Amino acid sequence: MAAARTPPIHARKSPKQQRATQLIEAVLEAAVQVLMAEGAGRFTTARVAERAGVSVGSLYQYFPNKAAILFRLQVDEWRRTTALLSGILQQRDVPPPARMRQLVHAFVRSECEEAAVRTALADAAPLYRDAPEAVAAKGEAARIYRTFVEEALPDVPEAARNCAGDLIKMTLSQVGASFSASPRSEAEIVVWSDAMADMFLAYLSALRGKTD
Amino acid sequence: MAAARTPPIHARKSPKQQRATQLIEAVLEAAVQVLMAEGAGRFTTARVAERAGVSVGSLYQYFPNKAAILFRLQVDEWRRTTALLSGILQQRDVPPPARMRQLVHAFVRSECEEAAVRTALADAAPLYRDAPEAVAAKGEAARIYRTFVEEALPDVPEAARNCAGDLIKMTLSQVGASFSASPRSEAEIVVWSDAMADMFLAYLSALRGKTD
DNA sequence: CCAAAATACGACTAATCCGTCAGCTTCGCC
DNA sequence: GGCGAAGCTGACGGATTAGTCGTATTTTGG
Repeated sequence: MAAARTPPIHARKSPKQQRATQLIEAVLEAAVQVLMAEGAGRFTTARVAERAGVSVGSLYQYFPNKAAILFRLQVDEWRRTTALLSGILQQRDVPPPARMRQLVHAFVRSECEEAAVRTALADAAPLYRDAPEAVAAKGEAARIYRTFVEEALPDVPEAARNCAGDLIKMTLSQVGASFSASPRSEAEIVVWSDAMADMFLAYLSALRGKTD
Repeated sequence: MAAARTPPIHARKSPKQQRATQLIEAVLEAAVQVLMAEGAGRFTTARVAERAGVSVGSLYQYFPNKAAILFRLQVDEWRRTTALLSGILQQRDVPPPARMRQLVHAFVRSECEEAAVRTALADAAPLYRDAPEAVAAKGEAARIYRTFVEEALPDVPEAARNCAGDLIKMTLSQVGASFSASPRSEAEIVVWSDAMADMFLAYLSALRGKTD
């Protein structure tokens, strides 16, 4: 039987000593810096190692390959975003329109940070698309938006609600991601986020009309 | 004075004979095939040349570098899309909601074809972002959506209208582009396109209310 | 039919990059 | 102090790629 040719995704070795843990932290931080300073196309293990003040060999002791570094960054970002959005969603005392606005702002901001990673990871995407972390993250995100829509439109059939939630999620995700491609000012982000929130709210209002 | 270090964008040599013209056509067609079959990460001049039944040397006689091939593909796609959308926009006899739906469908379909090129070109993007063809294409697209909004909301102030038009353009552009990342069925594209059209129409209706 | 221009070819260079490995250093513990 | 385990190093192999250039071939105009 031929051995599986699938490149490993997870760490090949777990750190036992503190310096190893610090090394991993340094690598992850350096990876972010390289992505922002040099761009996805110049993201190389050598550059990351140099910026982290570490040798490539050390890097490869804890990450099986280059893509694994990027995937780790993405998973971390997913977790942060999910926690952030969950928090906003649970503020029941804030009226839905305001919460929608907060949700959009938070998401756009998160996506701005994540977009570079996503681009760099694009080639390896098929490998990571089905990783448990990816599936979990996508599920969580979908759940958050569907929950929001459910609260706003309790009388609308579930299928229609879910479709609306997914559309909002996808729109936010894609538009947000594009914001980091060409850098935007803080003011611009606010304007766009508000416009998007208005659009979503108008869409939900329209859906509320027909309870078919 | 140091010579400009900017890599050239346009053809270094124009074809004088028919066989040269055919070669260029073959290269462009092969480029599309390579992008679709192998993905952006494996788009190389050697592969394109091989698929075109041509040598790399010949390829480089008419394209100054790899990115120029991609840029040419993108410009061609922009032109086709603009023509398509202009045609839909001018069908004054079709009521706005139906036209909106057609517009969205056409755009999503176009973006699906373009997304691979855009990804492959991502690294060279800064070089091509300000090329006259790119500026013209962006301007045309913005004009089309703003025109549509103008017809739908003649009484709304221009600034608000333009903002809405730009939001619709950006949403379409980004969501459409993402559709090619993970392949979608024809039915799925229709469902999403309709949902987006509904969302845009709801947004425009909501804007019609306030004529501030 | 021939010479010059245009075109086509593909081996080759220089650069880049991922990932490995044999040897050296540091740490934890007795 | 010393010994084994964990950690670290960086030169190097193997592979890929963008783009060049000297040479061969085809077309064109006269």
